[in-house]
Amino acid sequence: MALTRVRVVDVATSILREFGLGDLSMRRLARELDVAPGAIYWHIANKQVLLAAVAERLLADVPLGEQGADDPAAALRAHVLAVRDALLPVPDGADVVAIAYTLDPDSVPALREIGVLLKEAGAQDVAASTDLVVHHILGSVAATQVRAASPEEAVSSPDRFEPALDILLGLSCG
Amino acid sequence: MALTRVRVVDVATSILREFGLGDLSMRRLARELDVAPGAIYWHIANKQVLLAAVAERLLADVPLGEQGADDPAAALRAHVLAVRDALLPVPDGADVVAIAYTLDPDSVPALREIGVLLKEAGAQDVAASTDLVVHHILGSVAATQVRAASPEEAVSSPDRFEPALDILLGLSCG
DNA sequence: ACCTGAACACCGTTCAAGT
DNA sequence: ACCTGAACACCGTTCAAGT
Repeated sequence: MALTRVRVVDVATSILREFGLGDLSMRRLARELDVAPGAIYWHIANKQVLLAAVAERLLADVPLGEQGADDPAAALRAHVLAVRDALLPVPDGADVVAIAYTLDPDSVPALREIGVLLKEAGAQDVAASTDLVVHHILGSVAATQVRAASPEEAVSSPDRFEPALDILLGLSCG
Repeated sequence: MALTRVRVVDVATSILREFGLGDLSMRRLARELDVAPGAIYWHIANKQVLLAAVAERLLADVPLGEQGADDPAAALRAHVLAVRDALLPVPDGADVVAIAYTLDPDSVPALREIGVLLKEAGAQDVAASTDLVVHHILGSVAATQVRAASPEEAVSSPDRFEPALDILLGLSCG
């Protein structure tokens, strides 16, 4: 099979899903693609760019623009939970998306959508609220994953995500 | 000078302050300490533990328990800004603290203090609110630092931190 | 145009052996 | 008790040379 940018990002994403960021090296990726490490650099500038592309792929299946937005607040809440659910099963998924969002907040459509929905729901300061919601999602997913990976306290602590989200959505919108 | 745990953490912290996380390697640290790389492992279990210790050091100078708490909401706001200001000048400081906070939310006194102050200020769900505020600080500091490092848009975007913080503090506390 | 081979300059961690 | 030397198993990135 020919090496293409799409295939590189595909295989990178599946390594992340199965083994996490620690195993997602350019060399490991090249091995999985049956090419020399240098070959990847013909299709992708560097690892940062690769991770940004993987981040986009991770949230590519979260639906955008659900038009049944007669209740924008409910649509926003549902969308945030969908983003969270897409990230939760991916080891280090939140860290990868955080890298992409920090490099360019507009590069990930599913996160841009949060701003759109906040506006529709009547948020005062859309930019500030979007930052709050995104940081909450990414921070809390990262925390949940680490706690799940740690040996002690297999009893998962009660989920603080939704209570905190409701505080946020209550405050941001009229 | 004898190699001690304190000296290891000291020098690690100063490498971070000057050069950032990319230059804070165990080998570079050993070079700066004039010892073999293996020597560090007599005093510190591994790099994770080192970074957690560095995180604590970064916020060690933020004062705790300012007793003039006749206005707890104002004390909370001031404390959050102090934490932010301590982190802003340290390259990748937010990432290092995020690692420590995620591994053990109680390990960093200055962040624990946020929960204490939120309670005093009358927050409903202290645990959820603390997570929100901490993720907001760390996410926003990381974003600010990356934007400052990037070449384009030297004109720093207007600071969304305080508007967002005020949204948060308004909502969390009665 | 696309890829290999080989190199450059690094990593974190372990552990026998020395003092 | 504390440290060195040397190894193990890796990294990201570049670039002449091949096809």
